[in-house]
Amino acid sequence: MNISQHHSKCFHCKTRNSTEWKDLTEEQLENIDKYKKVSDLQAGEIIYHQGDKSDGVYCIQSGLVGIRQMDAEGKETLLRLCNPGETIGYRALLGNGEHTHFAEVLAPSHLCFIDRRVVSELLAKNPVIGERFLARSLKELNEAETNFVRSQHLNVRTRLLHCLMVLFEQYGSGDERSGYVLKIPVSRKDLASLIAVAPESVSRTIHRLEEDNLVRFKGRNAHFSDIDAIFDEIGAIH
Amino acid sequence: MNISQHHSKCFHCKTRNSTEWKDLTEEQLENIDKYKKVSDLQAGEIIYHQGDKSDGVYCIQSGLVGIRQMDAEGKETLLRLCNPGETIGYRALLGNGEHTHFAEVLAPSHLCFIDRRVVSELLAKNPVIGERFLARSLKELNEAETNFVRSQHLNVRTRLLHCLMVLFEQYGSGDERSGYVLKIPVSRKDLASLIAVAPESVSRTIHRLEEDNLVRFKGRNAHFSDIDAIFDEIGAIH
DNA sequence: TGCAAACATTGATAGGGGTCAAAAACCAAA
DNA sequence: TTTGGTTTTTGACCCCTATCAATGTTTGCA
Repeated sequence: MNISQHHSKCFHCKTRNSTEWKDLTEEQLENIDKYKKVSDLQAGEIIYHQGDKSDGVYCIQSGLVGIRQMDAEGKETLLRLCNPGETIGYRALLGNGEHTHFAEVLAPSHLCFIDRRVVSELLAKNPVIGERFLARSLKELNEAETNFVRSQHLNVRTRLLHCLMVLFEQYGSGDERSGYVLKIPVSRKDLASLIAVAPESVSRTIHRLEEDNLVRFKGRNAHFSDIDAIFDEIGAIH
Repeated sequence: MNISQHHSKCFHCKTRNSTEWKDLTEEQLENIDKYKKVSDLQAGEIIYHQGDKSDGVYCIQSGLVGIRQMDAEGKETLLRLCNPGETIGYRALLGNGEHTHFAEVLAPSHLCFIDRRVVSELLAKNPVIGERFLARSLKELNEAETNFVRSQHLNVRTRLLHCLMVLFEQYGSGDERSGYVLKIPVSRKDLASLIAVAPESVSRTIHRLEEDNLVRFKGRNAHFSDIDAIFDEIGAIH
């Protein structure tokens, strides 16, 4: 983990208005600047480990981070992807203190670490910060439960399509004319882990989706030939 | 839903010290008393529906409540059981306003409804209440995710044993001498729904657990003949 | 007490998806 | 371009669990 020397100001951060910190005063932001540690991580590096005690939070300036959880048998599940603007590690800090999952860099990322003491101070001064994290937690809870319920009743094909559409919202591009394209941000193995199935099942399902002319895959690129048919199949409205 | 006439005071509520409201002053408790609506519900009654707008929270004074979620296809999953002392419906109230699941009474229950305006007022006056609900939300999030990860990698037998042990913590009784006994608080169908499998699979698994002399079932009663062997099998420490 | 309806168990069957192993494709570095 | 390692795909196999159907059992109510 390289600690970057240059101190880019939070005030000028691209993600500034979409984070839990957007209500901070300029003065409070400068206080973060003063103590934060900027780091520059490569894919594969671990930001914090499951079971570690929390000593602060990490704000993602750029890049991509995966949140994974390991069960008693040592098997891992990729629970979610975190994008620029998101603050991670807040749950352990505001909760019981121990990380219940671990965070791994999936694409080269710039992170800002904010010490627990700075966070506490801000929480005390600015109650709206706590509210923001409460809202965030409630949103994640809804997503986790909906995801759980879905994974019970839907087969691999539907879950994969659903997952691709969710990824498309975040990482997709194109329009009706030029066609809809998604650069899948993760490996096949992680794509499988996201929907909690074996990688081989994802491969086979992809094969069938191509046969059905629903999606055309080329490595990590997915081209949706008939996106309406997809939304139709997963029972969602485009 | 019968609105009970008698006004039992929150101050004397048995669950008072184990709730998110335990930090309220006597005066604030009286304010709740003044506006709360006590109700007396039978098994099967719905407290709030999925999709409804939230207009307050419900504090469980006695009884048992199940939180269920329905997916797009109309299939239901029982996400959790709620016991006396728990406040339900807080997520919609503090979040986006709509219930993402529904609450059903599973055993005759006394509930206290607290209007959203009263809650808002208390939250404003007493910031620790917000913190309590944040902590609650984070705890539920951990449980939901752990449950999700577990359901991926474990078979029905292990999940059922695990579920029984979790229920035992809450509803079990007995000791090493007299034997460990659990009065399962829900139907077979709901037990199946809790671990997200078909009811028939639960029946068959129960049959095998009896063959293996691990558990002896009699209706909703479960007698754990060899609880150490159970903990051993699910890989937990007693 | 007896009947009907709900609940639970058992049986037979089939298919989805996991697992293991091998082949193929991809990638990065020399 | 070659080489070696990793990722992905394909194939073969079969187990676990869902489903459907039938039988048993409990519950609640008249």
